[in-house]
Amino acid sequence: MTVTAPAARTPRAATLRKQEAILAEAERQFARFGFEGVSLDSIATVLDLSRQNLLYHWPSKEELYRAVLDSVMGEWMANMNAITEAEEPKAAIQSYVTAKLRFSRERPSGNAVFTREIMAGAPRYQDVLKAQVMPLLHADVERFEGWAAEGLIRRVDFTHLMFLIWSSTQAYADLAPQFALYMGKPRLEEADFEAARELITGLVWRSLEV
Amino acid sequence: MTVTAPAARTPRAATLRKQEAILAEAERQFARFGFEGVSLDSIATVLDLSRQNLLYHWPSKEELYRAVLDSVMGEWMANMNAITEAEEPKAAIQSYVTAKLRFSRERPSGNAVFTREIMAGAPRYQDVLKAQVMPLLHADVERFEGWAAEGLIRRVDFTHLMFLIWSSTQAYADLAPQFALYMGKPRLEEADFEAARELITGLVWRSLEV
DNA sequence: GTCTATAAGCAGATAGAC
DNA sequence: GTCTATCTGCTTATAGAC
Repeated sequence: MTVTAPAARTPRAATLRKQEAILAEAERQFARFGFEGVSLDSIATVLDLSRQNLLYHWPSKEELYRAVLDSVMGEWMANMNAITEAEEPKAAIQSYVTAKLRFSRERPSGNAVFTREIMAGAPRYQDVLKAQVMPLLHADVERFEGWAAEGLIRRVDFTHLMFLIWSSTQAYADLAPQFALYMGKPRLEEADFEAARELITGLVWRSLEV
Repeated sequence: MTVTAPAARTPRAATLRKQEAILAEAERQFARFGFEGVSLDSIATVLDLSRQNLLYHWPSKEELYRAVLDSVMGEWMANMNAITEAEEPKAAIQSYVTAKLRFSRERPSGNAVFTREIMAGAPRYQDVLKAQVMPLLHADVERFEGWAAEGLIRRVDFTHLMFLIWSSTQAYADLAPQFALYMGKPRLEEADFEAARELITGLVWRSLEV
């Protein structure tokens, strides 16, 4: 046993920071142009690196792409327990919509990478979606069904209701530039997200109120 | 003046059919992989053509792409007058949501090409969006404002309401494979679109009812 | 209108020096 | 860990024969 620096096993802080910088830039570019539309060179150039350097940290472009998706998925899942953990339906709607919109505001690129992957037919992430997101959706729908059985809310098609909440909130990440364009401003501001939050929660709750 | 066949000026029916076939396949592929993710070869191969043949009909890949967007935009605009033409708000909501969902069902690829272009920051179509879609949105919002002033509906933020209707209906084109996956079926069926129509119209109308 | 040939460049990935 | 060099293949586009 030697005491040589175990660089390969426990990367130094500088290496980790670098890998995070690469992941962040990759996320930004994959969000706009998709897997096929991004080259390793275009990512490396922005960070003043060579594309060979990127391939030192990840074995292939596809592995880097999956690492980006893993990173986004981790944060997303951590925020999506609002409904099953809520005590009553109104609070569930409010904190769920708020959490989704916050994610759209704080990590729009992460959201867009997912949307693009799904639009392509999820060729590189379908297994994870099926294993992790699907059970979450079903748990949320059952929670609503329970509340409806208790007479706390009207019964509607809760699966499609979840689809509406998903699509209307994530639009404030994916379609934000278009929304800003139509509102005549360079980008969406805090007040716009607040207006969206109020409209969506109000709309959904009104449809569930008995 | 000769009587020679003016092939270059008035293409024969066979040529038109061919160009339409190219546009249709291009739309399908641009929808899944975006502008950068599609090669002329991959389009030509499916149609048993050479990529040089594609470049005979359009001067460049970008011109072909814009031709696809123009084609989609034409059909989309023709369907989006439901609100300004309606006599009263409930009918406006119903026919608008129905038209949007019908478009998602009948031309999902066309919808997705647009979504991808917007997600990329609309680098090749922003001028058209600004000139054609923006006035339509403003006209719709003003129509709602008028009805609100007459006391026919509650006043909400109608711009964000339009964003919600757009995003929730177009999700049934762009995210259809994911929705189908979560519902455990190979693809969405007529009944799913009908359920979506009922949920969305019900939800929106309930939020506007006085 | 369709073909072959070819230009000119960029892609991801690997090998090996340091 | 980072560098140069290189392989292999694919990209858009053009030129010119038929």
